[in-house]
Amino acid sequence: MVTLAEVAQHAGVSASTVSYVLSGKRSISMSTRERVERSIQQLGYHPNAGARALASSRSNIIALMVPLRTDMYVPVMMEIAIAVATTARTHGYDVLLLTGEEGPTAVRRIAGSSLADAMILMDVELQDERLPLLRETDRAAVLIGLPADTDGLTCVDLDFEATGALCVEHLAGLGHREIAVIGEAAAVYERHTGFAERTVDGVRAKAQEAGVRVLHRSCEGGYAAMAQTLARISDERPGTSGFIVQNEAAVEPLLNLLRQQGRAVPEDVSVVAICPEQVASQASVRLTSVAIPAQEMGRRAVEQVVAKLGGRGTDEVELLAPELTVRASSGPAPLG
Amino acid sequence: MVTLAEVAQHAGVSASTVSYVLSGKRSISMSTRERVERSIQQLGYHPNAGARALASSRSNIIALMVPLRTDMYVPVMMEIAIAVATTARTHGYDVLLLTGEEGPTAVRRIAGSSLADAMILMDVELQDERLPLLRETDRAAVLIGLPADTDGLTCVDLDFEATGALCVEHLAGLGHREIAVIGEAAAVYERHTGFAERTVDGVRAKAQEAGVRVLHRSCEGGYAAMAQTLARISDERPGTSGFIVQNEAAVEPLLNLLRQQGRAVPEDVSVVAICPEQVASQASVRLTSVAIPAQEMGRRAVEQVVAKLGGRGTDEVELLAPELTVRASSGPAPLG
DNA sequence: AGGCGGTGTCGAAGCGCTTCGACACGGTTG
DNA sequence: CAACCGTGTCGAAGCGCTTCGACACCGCCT
Repeated sequence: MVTLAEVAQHAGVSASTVSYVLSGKRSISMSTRERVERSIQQLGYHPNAGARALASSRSNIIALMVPLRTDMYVPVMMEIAIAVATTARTHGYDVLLLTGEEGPTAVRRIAGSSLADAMILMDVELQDERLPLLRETDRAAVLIGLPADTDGLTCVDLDFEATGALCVEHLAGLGHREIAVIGEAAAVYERHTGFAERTVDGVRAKAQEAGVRVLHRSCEGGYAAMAQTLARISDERPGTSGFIVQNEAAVEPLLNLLRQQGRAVPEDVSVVAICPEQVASQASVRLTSVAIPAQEMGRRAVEQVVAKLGGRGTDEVELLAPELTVRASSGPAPLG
Repeated sequence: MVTLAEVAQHAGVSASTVSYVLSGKRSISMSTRERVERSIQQLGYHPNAGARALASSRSNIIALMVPLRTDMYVPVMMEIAIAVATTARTHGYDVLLLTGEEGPTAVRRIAGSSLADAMILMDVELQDERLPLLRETDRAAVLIGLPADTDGLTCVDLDFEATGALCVEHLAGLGHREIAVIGEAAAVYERHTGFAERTVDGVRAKAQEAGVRVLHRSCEGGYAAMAQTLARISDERPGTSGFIVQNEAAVEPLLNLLRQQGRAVPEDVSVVAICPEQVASQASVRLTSVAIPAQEMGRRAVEQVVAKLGGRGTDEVELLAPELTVRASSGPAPLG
């Protein structure tokens, strides 16, 4: 391995000069800068990460805690993770991948060992166990998701309330008077991950405003569960003509079952999904949907974290505005 | 931050003794060990990662390069990544997440900076650009996937040839004489990722042995593409009664289209999928399938890498044996 | 009793980098 | 012309840890 000292010798300058060329923290004359840079090239020098971290007490690493479970929102999580990794690189950071498995301990371990300069937490619950620890440390952190108490925390998330409202607005605008929300699995609500509840809140508020009736039912993924959920909805609210689906695993079953029942989409019933673009555009009926802006969320989280590390940080909640894309699954409500 | 020196002072021993307690590299008397451990607890000491890396020239970090594209095999990739992260932790390693974006440069950067002790590469192509660099460095590495030349490389992958053969064996055993393979998108074959080709090779070999005719067609995801592919197959081989699908995004479209055409599964046609368990068990017909053992692959890759770092390494290709699970989508071929 | 090996502990020397204060030099300024 | 300033460079002191060789001590053997 080539060291700083070797580069310095090769360029005929002192080690500190090389360091300053690299960091740009002091002005360096054009001539020596060029000489040093040439030496770096020629010798194929790469700064030793450990030494740098030790001396500067900054590792240039951002830790990303992803949920352990791979049962829901996998593509979204993956997309966020990848966006985080690539965005981090453009800011000179690498990303350390932590799974939820270790739980709160991981926060302590990472902060304690100075392994990472900052953390990004995904899959945040309303009462998240990691938050107390996070508040204790001086490490910069950003949450993707919204806990109950956001005090002193920086959060990035889709504005799920607005999302719910937007879906209702769209359906109401098309004349639908009875709407059903097919939500995530019951476990998601029990875990209090927040986003699901917030969506429903947004739906309810807007529905009241628009004079629309709403029924909300959770739904496990798969066909059997969907069939049951759908039956219950038909039972309780036979007049339902609009569906809002927030559950990737329920989308295709829903469309299939409606088809089997001879209810045409969008002529008889309209469906609006809250899901990644890909799911919406590849479904058997191209779905009118509000996309989950995974990339944007990952990108913004990193930018916030980098800003904080640069001292330009702000503790604030950033809610991304939802966008509804009209596709083939929604249309005017059938006449009376 | 608490330092080793502070722990030493608190416990009334020297710094080196504390270090030896931590590493276990020299014998320590029961009494001092306990005293030191108590001090560590009380002070909440965590070793500084940078200092440790510098002094020991080992970072206890494994770099994981995941593909940048999020268009295929996302759940599989995610599952592998998570398995890698959790398995790594049980061996005392953390995982650095690199995206394919940086390409071969990342290999150089990581090796040069001593940021990671080892690398695990996913999404390996037959002629992968990263391999020459990998062979140059002395860093331990394991590939998930199989390049054309595995010389001097350690690889872990599902045995896709055996997988293809297994599918044929199952269908042939049920009396199917004409089989169609619905493969990945054409781009996958062009990129020469290997696994797709190997599957087809396995299929062909077994088919010849079993006296079965095989037609192989690539297929983009989605309904339109599937409809087209299916039409071509019906055209060229109207007698086809068995399908092998190796494309997550094609599974549901295929089942739907068959249904629309009035061809019952499994009475009229049988379908065998090569896909993650979850997809197979949640599809609209529970699919007979060969699972992609994502977790196992991630786990084995880490174990290999750790073995290498421990000097017990072997350069060898480890192919995991496929397992076929019979579910509801395959049955006896229709008579005549 | 003297010597020997084993065990447990310590001191000191780095690992490769950053960063602070010092300083030399040439160009301004009063 | 002297005092002054800004610019560019250097030396040295660590950052917190690992690890090597040294050494003190104990019990054992002869």
